[in-house]
Amino acid sequence: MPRSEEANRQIRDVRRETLLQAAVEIFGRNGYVGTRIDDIAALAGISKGLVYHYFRSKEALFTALVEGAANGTARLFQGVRELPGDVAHRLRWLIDQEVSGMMGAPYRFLVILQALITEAAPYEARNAIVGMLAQEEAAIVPLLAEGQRDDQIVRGDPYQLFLLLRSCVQGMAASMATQGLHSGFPSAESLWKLFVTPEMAARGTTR
Amino acid sequence: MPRSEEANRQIRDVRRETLLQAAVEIFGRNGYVGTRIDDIAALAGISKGLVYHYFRSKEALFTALVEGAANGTARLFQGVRELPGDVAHRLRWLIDQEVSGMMGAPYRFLVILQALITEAAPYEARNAIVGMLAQEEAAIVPLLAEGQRDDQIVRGDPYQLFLLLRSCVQGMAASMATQGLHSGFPSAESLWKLFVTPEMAARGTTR
Amino acid sequence: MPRSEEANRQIRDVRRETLLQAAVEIFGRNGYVGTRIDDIAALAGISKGLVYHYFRSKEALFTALVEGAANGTARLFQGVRELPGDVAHRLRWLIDQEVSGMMGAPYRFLVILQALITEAAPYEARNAIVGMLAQEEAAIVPLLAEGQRDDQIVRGDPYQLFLLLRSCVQGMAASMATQGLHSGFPSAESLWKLFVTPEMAARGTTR
Amino acid sequence: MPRSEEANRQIRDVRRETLLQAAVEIFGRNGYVGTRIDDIAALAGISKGLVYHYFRSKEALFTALVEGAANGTARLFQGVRELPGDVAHRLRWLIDQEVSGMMGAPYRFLVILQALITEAAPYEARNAIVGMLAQEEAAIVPLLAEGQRDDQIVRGDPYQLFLLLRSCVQGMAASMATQGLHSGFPSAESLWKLFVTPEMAARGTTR
DNA sequence: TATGAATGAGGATTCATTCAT
DNA sequence: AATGAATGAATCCTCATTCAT
Repeated sequence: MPRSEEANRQIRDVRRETLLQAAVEIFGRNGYVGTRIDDIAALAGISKGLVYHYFRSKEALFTALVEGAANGTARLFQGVRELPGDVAHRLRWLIDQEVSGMMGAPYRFLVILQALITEAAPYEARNAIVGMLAQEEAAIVPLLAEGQRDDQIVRGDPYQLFLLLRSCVQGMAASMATQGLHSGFPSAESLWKLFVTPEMAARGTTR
Repeated sequence: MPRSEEANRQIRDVRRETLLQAAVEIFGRNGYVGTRIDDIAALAGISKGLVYHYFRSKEALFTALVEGAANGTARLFQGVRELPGDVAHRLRWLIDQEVSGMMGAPYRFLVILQALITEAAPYEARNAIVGMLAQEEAAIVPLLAEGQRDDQIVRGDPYQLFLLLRSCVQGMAASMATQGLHSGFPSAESLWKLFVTPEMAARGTTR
Repeated sequence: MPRSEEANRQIRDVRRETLLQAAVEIFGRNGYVGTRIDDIAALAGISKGLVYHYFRSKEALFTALVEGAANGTARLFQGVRELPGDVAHRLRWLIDQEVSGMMGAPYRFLVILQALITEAAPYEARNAIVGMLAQEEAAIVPLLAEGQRDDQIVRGDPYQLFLLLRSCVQGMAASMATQGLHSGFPSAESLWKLFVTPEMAARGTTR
Repeated sequence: MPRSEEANRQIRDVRRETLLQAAVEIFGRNGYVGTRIDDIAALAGISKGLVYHYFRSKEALFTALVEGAANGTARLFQGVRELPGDVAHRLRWLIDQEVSGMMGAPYRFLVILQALITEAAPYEARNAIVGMLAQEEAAIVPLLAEGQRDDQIVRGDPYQLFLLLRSCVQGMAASMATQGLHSGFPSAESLWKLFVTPEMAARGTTR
């Protein structure tokens, strides 16, 4: 009966997704150690025991979550490499993606931050983040350097600029997750303007 | 014959300080929930039981820690208000203080971030941070606005700029605590340059 | 496939009852503070952790226990109000019930005594006892007064007589739980005879 | 320097007595396990460490306390044996002594009850109580039997009467310690009247 | 596949007791 | 003799994980 099996897999996939959704929020709010499997199950609307049908352990669930988030973010860095156009445009696209990403799924960023910050989090999860950060560096540092050659990006050591950019993004995600999104929240544009030369900034909102 | 009152106070003060030192590091690395009192005691070189002579509970210890850190940071914002000189100078002073602060005591910033991010952290501690952040806002937003009137600070909504600045600082602290201080770490100057006009930046390193 | 809702309720009810049974005995023997949850669990044949599925805390378990015992006893006082017949008969019924109660479940009385005597016991538990004692007073004092008008009860201040009666019952319960039930243990009749007039006593054992 | 030694012993004795006074109250209120050495020390106005100069351990302190109380009470039973006069008089004296004793030092009785009831209390202490109770029995049962021969004591099995009498006294002590001494508290006379024949009771207050 | 009862290792906290001064 | 800092064993409670149904 292939149909029933197919249907089962469907259910499985949906459940798994629901579970991950619930997990991001709870892990994001309470951190790895502070999160109880019960709470995730409750938010996902399933029983505690069922969680273990989908993930071997709390650690595995968290790791899967973080790896997913890391991969999703890493895709952006791949994207910015392949994007046509000048540096200012491409940087703008990246920042737009990141800011709209954190607005749509603030807890995803928070989980990444949690995994990064807390040594109590599973090693594999932290590792995934570190890998993603390496990809970020590999994509952004050259981009900034290229932009400086074209006078599109402000002067300064490109690696330092990269760290400042990343710090801003992480900090914004923390703010958003903590205080929520409110009127004065920095726009992607205002962040972008910090890193481009006045001429570029004057060109106005690109998109 | 009992120890003199003075001797006891000495012991208590030293121990308490040692304990707090140990606690910042452990809490900073592992988060509130992920920290075991035993680990703090071990790092402080005392027995687990003795911790409770000095702090009523894990929660009280964490809160005392965070309140201390918050007060310490808040003092900077008071300082920047009272500082003479133009806005660019005063902003530079603040950033210098913050960056050297995070280099000297990276875990202090990490603990603040932990308290801010994790709902599992004690309410009082999170509250202390929120209060400190409010003071920060009250000090920085007007400062930036004033600087814009003098063309010392880049254009844009001052509140948004403030959030970007704070985000950078928090993100830098997270980076430092996570990856440690390394050669390419952004200098205070490079952060400062993002927020001042090219003319100010060209004036060079102030200090 | 999960256990049926009904089956689960069954399990829960049985376990809860077993747990309470074990708890009366251990709390009765060792007092509130002197009791270890482990011991109750062991006597109930379950794991320590499971106790907390059924009661939020040691305090809650003790309180539930005491409230149950208090309610059970209070029902007697309601019963004696509604009982038909003359005062001597009704008093005899009450004493019979109390004595047979303490013979059937000596630890129940002991727990009540423990809760009453020890300030270290939970406030709520002590409160339940106090309420029960108030009901006792409201039922017994008028009964004795009425009996005195009919020359069925010995002379003297009815409130004092009531306290003496209660003291006897409590003391007997303590004796029984402590030294166990032995041949010379006072019968309900002998207690009753102390409080009725010689004429009533001569009428012999009523029941 | 014999004077100084003498003075020291004086201090020692006074302290020891103060400590015992404090201990009765705290142990009486909170039971053996529920009592903290700190609390006793605080009430006695000395440091926790000093307690151990006077008593080897919590157990030793409690045991000394209980033995003292048991001996004090046992002396009454010796006294009632040696007392001249008829049974009704002698019983009245005993009850007077016990009631005034519990009014003067309610916690002493409570401690005895605690030691008797709680298996968590030290074996030696419980043993002292058991010995005292045996002395009580040896003194009172024959007394009651003799009184019955003279028609001074109500009929019934003397051992049962003895247990009832003891229960009353214990119960009264519990009431007093719990609810305090109040207007309606049973007098020694009203307790006594329960056990003597109407003729004796009519003879009025003997004292 | 789904449930929740059950287990037990782990961590916070208390407190009797020791000991340097 | 007197103090209170210090220790660690003991106990409450939580929660990841297992498993019978």
